Amino acid sequence: MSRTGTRSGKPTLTDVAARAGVSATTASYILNGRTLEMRISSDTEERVQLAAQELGYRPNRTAQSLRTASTRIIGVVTDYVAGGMFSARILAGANAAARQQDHVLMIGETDGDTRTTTELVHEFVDRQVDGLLFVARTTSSIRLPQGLAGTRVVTVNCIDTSSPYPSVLPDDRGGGRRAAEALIGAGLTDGIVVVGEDTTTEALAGVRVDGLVERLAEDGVRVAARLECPWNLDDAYGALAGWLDRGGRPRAVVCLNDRVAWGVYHALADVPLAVPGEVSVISFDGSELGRWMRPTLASVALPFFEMGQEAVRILLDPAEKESVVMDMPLLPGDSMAAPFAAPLSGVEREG
Amino acid sequence: MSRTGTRSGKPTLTDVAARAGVSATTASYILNGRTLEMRISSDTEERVQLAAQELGYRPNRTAQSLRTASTRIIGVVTDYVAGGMFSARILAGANAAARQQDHVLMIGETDGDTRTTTELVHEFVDRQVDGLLFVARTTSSIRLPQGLAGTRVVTVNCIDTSSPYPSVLPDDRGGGRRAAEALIGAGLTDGIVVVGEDTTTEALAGVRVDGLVERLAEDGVRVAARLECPWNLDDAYGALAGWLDRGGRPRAVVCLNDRVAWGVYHALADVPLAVPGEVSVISFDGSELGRWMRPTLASVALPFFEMGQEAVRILLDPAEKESVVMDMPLLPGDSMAAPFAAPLSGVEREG
DNA sequence: TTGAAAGCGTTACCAA
DNA sequence: TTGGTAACGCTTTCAA
Repeated sequence: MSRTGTRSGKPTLTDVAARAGVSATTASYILNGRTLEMRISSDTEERVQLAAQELGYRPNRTAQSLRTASTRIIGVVTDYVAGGMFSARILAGANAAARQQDHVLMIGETDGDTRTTTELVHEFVDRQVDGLLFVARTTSSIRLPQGLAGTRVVTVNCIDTSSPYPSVLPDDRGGGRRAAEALIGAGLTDGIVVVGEDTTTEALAGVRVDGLVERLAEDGVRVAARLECPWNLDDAYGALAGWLDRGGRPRAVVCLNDRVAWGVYHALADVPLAVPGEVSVISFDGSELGRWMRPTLASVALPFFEMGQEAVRILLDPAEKESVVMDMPLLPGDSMAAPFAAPLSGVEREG
Repeated sequence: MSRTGTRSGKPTLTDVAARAGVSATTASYILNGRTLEMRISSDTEERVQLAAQELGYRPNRTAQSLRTASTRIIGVVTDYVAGGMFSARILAGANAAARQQDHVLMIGETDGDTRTTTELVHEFVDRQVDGLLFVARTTSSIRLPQGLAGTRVVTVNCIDTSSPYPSVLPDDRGGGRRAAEALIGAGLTDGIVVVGEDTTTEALAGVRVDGLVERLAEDGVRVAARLECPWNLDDAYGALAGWLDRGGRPRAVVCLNDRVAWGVYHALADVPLAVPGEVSVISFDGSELGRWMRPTLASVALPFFEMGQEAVRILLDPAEKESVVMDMPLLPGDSMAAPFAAPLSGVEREG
């Protein structure tokens, strides 16, 4: 009679139709909930639904994709999946948003290699993804490969200025301003030291300093010292330790990222200078590292999860064409205190 | 004449065939490199290859999938993508292995929710994935959902003992033995303190202690003290600080994971006891956290990347049916030193 | 209110 | 050596 199952043994739409005694067409309309536009009798509707249930029918999405030319897959090309947790958070956000719109994520890692990137793009395009996300671990400039024509693209935490695609970036300048406001709010208006170089490999994040200085200036506050060094633990430790050795004494240290802050903690502990009793510390990134530090680190956070979400929203909305910068919220921590709250001032120490 | 392009505007196999003046069949065989089994004249072969090149032809993988009932997609169901970096490393390993065999990863996050898990499994099965990886952030027991019949499955860093699927787990017992060997090798055979409870939520990792004790015993070495506490920073800090307060003095501290080690560092620093001068510290996990500690942490590492790789290898090899436990290598760090190398002994201190 | 048939782009059987 | 034709499972136009 009705041919049951196929190669895979799974019931097909035809099977359902046969069992319900209707055509595949009818079954298709009903199972897609398009029953209104077709004026299906509630009787057959029920029969079909029942048959589908009894058979445990599930549509074959590959077949659907072939027919409709839409896979409901978003390809994610990322430089380092495992890279310092950051890409993973973007991924999580993107995934959450994708699931909400009945899409699924397909991922590929490039290790920063151009050739691999191109291959991956081909791979994804061949697989008819509905859109492509380019995700970078570090806020940066990139160069998108060829072969993207006809594909929707959003770049996340990175930007190709020579391409017309929307990007989702953190508002690092605004983040700098936010740090400044935190300092001012706590009454920390002198002895402010900034650790970390301005022009860094983390290219786009450099503007943090601009935002900071700009906002401080609006309240007539100036930075007491700038210690230029690469954005990592050991260099930051060296930079601050050296400055302290030379007799420098900060009231607040602004660290350009959390790794720098960790180095700063070590240098302060050597003196020792108590955090936050004698010195307040504020940083950028809002990474897990800061949660491990004691006292926990106040840090202006990169909203990676939200960036992932937003990127998918933009990608799936045909009307969206504009890039977006995302607010960097202050992640509170115990490393900041108002000066008058300082419990341990006046310990022995000199230059 | 020859109809060019289709809905999507991309050249199809038919286009290539037309341009080369052959049938789609012939073109298909040639472009799949199956030229030998078909005895194709090198002349037409060239023509087809050329046509494909000129048109920039790329096969439509959706169509291929529908026809061949193989998507070359591996579905990855993970509890927390962003979870502590661990799942991300497994993902990276799985991705590397998948790419090598011309497969691609499709991911989904469950947030530990059973219902979401079931939905995701359906989603992936509907999409005809060639296999499914279940990945847990924490080595643990799980319960696989229904609906997996006919799908290849491998569980990574977790296991469903009531299912017949292969699993890939870290060899925690062997890891415990490795830690013991490191201690013995460094001559640290007394004053050994273990921090972290045995029966933990990290269920399967509990055997670390068994392996440690067992291997120490083989050399006649015994653990001096066991400090039971949850596997996290603050509890570990509290446990060791309390013990030190009561006059305890360790020669070596074994931490059941790196978060515990972080707490242990803090407690030792309070006394202070120098690491590794006065006290050596060894841990488990090999996480990024340990790379941030100063001195860097010696830790028996969970081989997550390799586990991901191995899982994919097993998944794609129809002959493989056996579970696997993966060696936990010692990640060296500056937190261990042989006793005679201790530079700073004899500082003032008492109980 | 329903169904036949064409078609998505490929692969593969069988005949020529 | 090659090509016609059916089939994979579904959606959609058009006619009934």
